[in-house]
Formats: sequence, C-alpha cells, structure tokens
Amino acid sequence: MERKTRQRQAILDVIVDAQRPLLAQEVLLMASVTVPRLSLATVYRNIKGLYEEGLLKVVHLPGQNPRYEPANSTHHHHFQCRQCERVFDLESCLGNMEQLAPSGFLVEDHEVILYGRCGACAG
Amino acid sequence: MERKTRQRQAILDVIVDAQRPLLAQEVLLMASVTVPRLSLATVYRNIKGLYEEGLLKVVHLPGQNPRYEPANSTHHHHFQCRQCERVFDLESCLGNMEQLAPSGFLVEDHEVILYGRCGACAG
DNA sequence: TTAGTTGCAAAAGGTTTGCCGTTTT
DNA sequence: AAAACGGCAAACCTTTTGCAACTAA
Repeated sequence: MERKTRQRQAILDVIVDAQRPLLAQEVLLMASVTVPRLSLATVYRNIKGLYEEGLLKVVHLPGQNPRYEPANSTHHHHFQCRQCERVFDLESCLGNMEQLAPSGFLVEDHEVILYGRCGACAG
Repeated sequence: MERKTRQRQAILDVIVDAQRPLLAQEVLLMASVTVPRLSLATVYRNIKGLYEEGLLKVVHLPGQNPRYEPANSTHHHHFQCRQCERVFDLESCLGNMEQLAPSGFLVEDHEVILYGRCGACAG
C-alpha cells in the first residue's frame, strides 16, 4: 500500500461514500464504474491493505459475508432488517457492558447487532 | 431427520456434552470416536437438521467459522478472550435494546459479543 | 420393503495466491 | 529502471449437493 493507484482510490471512495457497510462484491460493482477492468482480487487486496492501515473497519454479521465501512466513523452498531436484509447504522450505544462479564474478566470492546424490521418493512 | 441413527446420536451427544460451542471440524473429530467412518457431510447435514428442529443454536463470532451449542440453554451472549481465544457464555443480558433503533424500526432480536481478557488471562 | 441416511467425491461460494505483464515513482 | 500493483486463473477452505449403497422402521 505504498502507491496511489486508480484502483485503490476508487475502492476507498465507494466505501467512504456509501451510507452503509458494503460487501466485496458491491465494492467491485460500484468501483467498476470508475475503473472498468477492476478485478475482485484487487478489491480484496486493497481492502486488506486499507484495513491494515486503519482506514477501514470490517463489519461481520453472523452467518454473512464481511462488509466494509470507513474507520473514521464513530463507535456504533448495526441493525439488520430480516425482510429486506439491508444493514443500518445505529447512532447510539448502551455503554456499561462490563457488568455482563464475570468478575475478573476485562472487557475491552463489544459488538451489538439488532434484528427486526426496518421502518420501510415494518410499515 | 426422522430416523434415529448412530451418526445423529453421536453428533448430538458431543455437542450437548461439550462445555463450549464446537466447530463442525471439532464435532467430526469428537464424534468419530464413536462412529469411526463418520463424514463431514453427515456432520453438516445433521447439524442443519438438528438446528431446524430447534435442538441446536449457532454461535457466530465475527470472522470465524460457526460453532454449535445445545439450544436448551437460556438466552445468553458470549465473551471471547483475545489472548486465549476461548469463548465463554455470559449469564445476564441487558434488555432494552429497542431504544437503540430509529423510531419506526421494530426490534425482534439482538446479539451481544464482548471482547477482552478472561479471568485467567487478565490475571 | 422402502424411504430416509450415509459416504464419497464433486460442486459451490467466497477469499487468497502465483504468475507475469503494467504502472507508479 | 526498479519496485509495487493489477488482472487473470488457479488454489484454498468451508459448506453443500448428487448419487449409489446402506439401514432404520
């Protein structure tokens, strides 16, 4: 990850511009608009590199392929709609997770995922 | 999942007896002791069937292969130690996840995963 | 007897890697 | 020109599936 290439820039752009975490395939599709002959391998190699540089976060939803979002986003969690399967960012976060762990355990981080119906599908 | 076979019984046994969620590979290894020519395909087919019958739960830790545990356990979440990588069950659960979602969203379920150091590793 | 199950091998689906030509610096 | 990078295809790994043989009921 030393050089600035068209591919790398396009990949980072679509991830930063998206309002939701993207699958590798979605990154490929969206970045292909700018870089037509872009390959999936390049998407994966750049995602890996960008992640190691701390520019991306990986969002793992249980049983699904990893999605990627910009790392400069603030601490937040996700909501997945069971009907349309879209993933939404949640704005707030219940702190105080420490009390869930047995005493003697050190809680450094946590992940919360909600499931249900989004506004459109619950309507 | 209509018949009671040696394979199915062995697979269910090792998952129920284990004190932690098991990977498919671990189930194969442990159940092979009872059923020597057991195949991975059979493990997966039975896990799927047992899951659909509500006898198993799937435990997804971000970025890792799914693990399986008995479904008769009460609602709980998990803690993974970043040092020894072991997974622990948590006993309690903060309810009130509804408030995290935007209004209009219907929250049906949630998942919480804590990361840090377990008692032994935090010592 | 016969429909559900198993083992094996092959197929899938997503991610990684090797090779070699291309591009950035 | 040198080193990094990208495209393509093949390799990998985990999970699923097709199929003939087996087995529980």
